[in-house]
Amino acid sequence: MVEATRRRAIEDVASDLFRERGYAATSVRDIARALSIQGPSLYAHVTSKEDVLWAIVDRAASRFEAAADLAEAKASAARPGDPAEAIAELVRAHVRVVTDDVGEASVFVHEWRSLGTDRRAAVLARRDAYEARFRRHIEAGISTGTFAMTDFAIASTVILSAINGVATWYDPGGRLPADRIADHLVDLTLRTLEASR
Amino acid sequence: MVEATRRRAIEDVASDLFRERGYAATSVRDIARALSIQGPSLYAHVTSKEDVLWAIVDRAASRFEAAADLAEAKASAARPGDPAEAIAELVRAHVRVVTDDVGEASVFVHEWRSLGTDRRAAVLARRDAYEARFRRHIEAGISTGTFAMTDFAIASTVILSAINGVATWYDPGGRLPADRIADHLVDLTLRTLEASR
DNA sequence: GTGGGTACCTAACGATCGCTAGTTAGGAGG
DNA sequence: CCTCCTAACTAGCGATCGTTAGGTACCCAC
Repeated sequence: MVEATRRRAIEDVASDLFRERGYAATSVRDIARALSIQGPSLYAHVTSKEDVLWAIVDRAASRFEAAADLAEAKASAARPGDPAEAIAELVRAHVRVVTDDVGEASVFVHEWRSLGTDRRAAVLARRDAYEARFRRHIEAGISTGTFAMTDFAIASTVILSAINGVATWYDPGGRLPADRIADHLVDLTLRTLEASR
Repeated sequence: MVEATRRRAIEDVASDLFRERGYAATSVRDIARALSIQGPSLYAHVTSKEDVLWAIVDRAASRFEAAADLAEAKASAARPGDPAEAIAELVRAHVRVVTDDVGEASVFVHEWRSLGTDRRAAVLARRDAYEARFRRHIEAGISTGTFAMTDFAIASTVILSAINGVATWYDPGGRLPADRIADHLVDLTLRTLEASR
């Protein structure tokens, strides 16, 4: 792993440690040890431990947002007004963001709770907005009859659980390549949603 | 909340705190404060902080196992050899265990990583065995043609993510009662699995 | 009334926490 | 040669961590 800056190298090892043990259970000295330096030396590059967490979470959030922007634009261009196409592209984009950097994505999904009040509220709002994109297309699909399920809220929450879960179980060295996993996730998601196939 | 023993009261408030902030971010004094006593006073009832976590995780694991035993027996009696019936009962049982005590279930799902090496390995083995019950019936359904999906491993993992996710988002004061949520989860799970409906 | 059990207290231990201060070494550019 | 930047160091601060020790008050059974 060759990073552009030392700061980025710190965030990368911190991502992995936060993912494995959690933010609270990872000490500043743990992060330093993974870089073969002393604990206090980190403070030449970062202003606080929470700042490192914030940088990771913020970057992950931005990646999810940018990927969703592209996905929605792509779906809208290919098959405008088709909720299944929009959901498919959103799911595919989500999986790609996760598989591109599991550590970062995993920290975004699980460790945002450890942020201070203001930052936690900010990232929660962005998370809600991100998830609302999925819910919007699911709702649209229901109203057009493309999708059919007995409860909109439960269905969207279950689907979001399932795709967020990828960050928990994805293994870069696993059996399937990332894009094949994305294919299966898209298939399973539409299976859950669609009225008929 | 009226507990039989003081020990149990400690575990109950610890469940809630571990769920909200995580094990590492919850101090012994936090648990004590929630019971309006001093931190060290807890040690008249427990031998260590990790012991409290273990008690919670162990009890939750036992509840999941017992519920799954009953579910499989019930499905086998009602419709023997029907994988859809077995999965439906397993999902229903899982949701019931979660909704009966969200704090405990949530700690079982998320905080087992904070256990020491031996206990972590033990609970992981029980978790694998529990999940294997679901995978077994899914696999049986595929071989009989009841279920149809492109990848068995991904499909089971996604479904397990979805039902484990209930422990994260379930709110006892929410819109739907627990058994209605279970109905929807069963519906969505079978939707994901079944070849035709 | 007295002995034992239950439930709690205060004081304090050693370890570790996040972080600050002050310093040193090496390399690049004027 | 001198300066500046980057990147690291050691020493140590105050706070908090999990935990132990020793003691007090109450309650119930004998």
